[in-house]
Amino acid sequence: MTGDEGPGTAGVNPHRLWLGDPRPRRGRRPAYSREAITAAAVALADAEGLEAVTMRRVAARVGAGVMSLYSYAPDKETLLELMVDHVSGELSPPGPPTGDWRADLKAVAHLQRAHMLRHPWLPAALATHRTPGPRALAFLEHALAVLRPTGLDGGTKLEIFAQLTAFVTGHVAHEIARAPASRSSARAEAEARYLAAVAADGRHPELAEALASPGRPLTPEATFTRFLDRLVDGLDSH
Amino acid sequence: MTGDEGPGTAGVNPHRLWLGDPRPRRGRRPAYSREAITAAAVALADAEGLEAVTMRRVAARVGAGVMSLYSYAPDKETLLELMVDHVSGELSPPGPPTGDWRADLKAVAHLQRAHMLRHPWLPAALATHRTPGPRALAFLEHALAVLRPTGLDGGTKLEIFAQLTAFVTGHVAHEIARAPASRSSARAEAEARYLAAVAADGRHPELAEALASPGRPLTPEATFTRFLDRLVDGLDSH
DNA sequence: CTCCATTCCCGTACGCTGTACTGGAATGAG
DNA sequence: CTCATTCCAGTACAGCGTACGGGAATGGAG
Repeated sequence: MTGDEGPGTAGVNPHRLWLGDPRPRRGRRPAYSREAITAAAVALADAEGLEAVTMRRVAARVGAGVMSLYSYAPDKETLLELMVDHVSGELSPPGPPTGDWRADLKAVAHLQRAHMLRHPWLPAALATHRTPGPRALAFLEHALAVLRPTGLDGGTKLEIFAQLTAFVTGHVAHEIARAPASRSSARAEAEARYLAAVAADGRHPELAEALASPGRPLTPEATFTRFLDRLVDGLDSH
Repeated sequence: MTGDEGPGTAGVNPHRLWLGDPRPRRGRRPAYSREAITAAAVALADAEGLEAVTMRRVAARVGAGVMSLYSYAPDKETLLELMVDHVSGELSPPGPPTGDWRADLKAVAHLQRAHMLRHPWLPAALATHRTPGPRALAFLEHALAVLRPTGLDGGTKLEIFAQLTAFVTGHVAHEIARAPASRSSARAEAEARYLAAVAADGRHPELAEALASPGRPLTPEATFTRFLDRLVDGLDSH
């Protein structure tokens, strides 16, 4: 898994994608690399969002012709898959499990949250299911190690990880949507006015009261921690 | 909120969308309705998925010209918003809260899950944030009523509902991805073989063991209930 | 009734997308 | 050198969302 495989990976089977392909012995040498193309696509998504990732713009960033990309990934869907796995490399666990699996699992979730906040396009990209690449599998390996002390069977451990990831994804998607950067103040104001108007129409007494008693606002981080703790502390080992 | 508003709603402010617009007194009478167009789009999404919902195909289903749709919704993004709210109408609460708010809240989540399974495009459509329309607000009103016995402040109640929805959305997205209908057996087989190959490479001992001890497989419903119970039972009404 | 401002319908057109096709350039083996 | 192999990328096409604008319908005013 050097991440530097050249073309020739445009096979039908997407899973063959992750299994190394020995470089052919003859013919022209590749001018680019899957790694470089993926990195360019990630940079584009980080800077301008997922919808800015078009084959043309990625190619331009790499300095290649548009159609050349198709030698490195059979289609755009696969390029997205490569992007997800590429950034998964940043998810390096802080160290071996401590034995306190609840604390470790919470740390895993916090890592995932920070990771998704760093790449705000990730929740959307993960919305459609993708098979985990090598780097994502490395992180899964860590999560499973964390869960070892629970003594749970393999299916349950995998399920816990999937649920935890789904939870984090959902939370971060929501958090991003509420983030100031993604909301022009004009829009936020308009929405507030809309909700106030609905609350004032008399047919939504609960909403009116909820909006009237906001309580002290928590940071997204605090909210995340609170719900995460609930979820993890509720898991029992056996 | 009759859902039968005619054209003329193409204002800049999307929130004005939900506030009724009195029919103009002069001029040609609308030939279609926002409701009919939305229903056609929903039917299309139900039958062939979100990516089948194009302006052209929706127009064809309604029997209208493509550009006519833009008299009823300013753009496709708004049409999606209308679709989400349209199906939210199916989320009618089974009755007033019983007073057992934990049980009621779990029922709310189960309703949401069934709803999303009925419209598998919903998780993807909800991935980008949307402001709740009248039907979604009616359901929110119910959820807030359910939470009344907790005595929590409004902000927390809203947060709980958002988190619960995020949790359900994440779970269902995952569930749908794993569903047989969305996975050709060939693909599922290929993925299984890929994972087995990775597990056999010696560098993923935890994964290898997890795959070797699957445990008894649970239905998605059972898994959902288990995690939901953890989450809800962990909430305190302080 | 006629006249006309108003309102809506929708054909045409444009720029953008993902990608199939294909011919040409580079490479290493025999 | 010759040639099969491999990769690069220009051209082209169908399909997308939607801006524009002319024509058709409508109801109030005279």
